[in-house]
Amino acid sequence: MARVAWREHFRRRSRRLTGPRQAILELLQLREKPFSIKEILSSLAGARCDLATVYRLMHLLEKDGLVKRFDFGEGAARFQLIADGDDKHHHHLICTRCAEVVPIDECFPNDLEKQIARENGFKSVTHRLDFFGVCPECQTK
Amino acid sequence: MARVAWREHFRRRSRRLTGPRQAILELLQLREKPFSIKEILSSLAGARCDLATVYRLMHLLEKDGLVKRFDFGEGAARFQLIADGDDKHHHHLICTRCAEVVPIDECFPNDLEKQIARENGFKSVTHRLDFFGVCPECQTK
DNA sequence: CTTCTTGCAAACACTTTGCACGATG
DNA sequence: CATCGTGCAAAGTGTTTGCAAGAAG
Repeated sequence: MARVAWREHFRRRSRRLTGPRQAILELLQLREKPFSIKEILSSLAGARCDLATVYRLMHLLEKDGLVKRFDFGEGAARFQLIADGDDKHHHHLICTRCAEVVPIDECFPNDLEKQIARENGFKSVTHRLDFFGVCPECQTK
Repeated sequence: MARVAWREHFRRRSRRLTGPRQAILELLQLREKPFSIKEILSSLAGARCDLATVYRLMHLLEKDGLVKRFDFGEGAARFQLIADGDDKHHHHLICTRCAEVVPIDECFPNDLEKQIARENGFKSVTHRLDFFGVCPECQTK
């Protein structure tokens, strides 16, 4: 998501573009991997703001569809700016050492999912699929 | 896991078979779906025990391989007694209304997982795959 | 009688919320 | 200048831990 996109988005919804919000959004667009709240806070060197502000902004952005929430089972949520036009379903390969996240295009076969739903009488079936392993960099340490 | 199995297991490891432990284990073997700590506690009508005791027992059982921990993204863990000889990898179809859990044999294609690992230089790659939907019973409500 | 377990309460981590002050549009 | 956003502190979950009293083997 380009800078213009969220500026425009904020303007349209008459959300105020404050210091903390700009700093956080600019931080988020620096990197494609999902940030934890702690990471956001500690990367906000100059423009420090309150923990509650980050949580509140993440809720807002999630509601507005600008950010996607992840739960990799770390006990804390992660958030990632949704790239322009990237609203398609995909999965992640997560490094269990450094939490690096690689987007993965491969997906669980759709017809198999449909079959699973049918066989068990379930409706509106979706899935959650994540891969965990050790990234190249962490292998050398 | 039959009653005998965990009794035997406890004896072998010289773990004490106390009131709370028996009550919880008997509860766990009543139902195949994973219990949350709260569910365990509230189902222990007669033999009420402390929250900490349940947490401690779950840790112990998990370490001993008698119980499997699940995280369905509800913000609280769930635990299920591992059935006799059921230590094989499988997935779950979870009802988002009532948390019913159906074990699923279908799995993400192994060669595809290997390929994903290779292409990204990751080692020791595993995956987490869960399906979410509305079970037949909840559809009628 | 020794060691393991329990209950209780306090501590923890992550997240949410109430409120008055301050900033934005 | 009306409204929205922020910091601060307190409260809310789920989970863990220290400790002294109690129970199992």
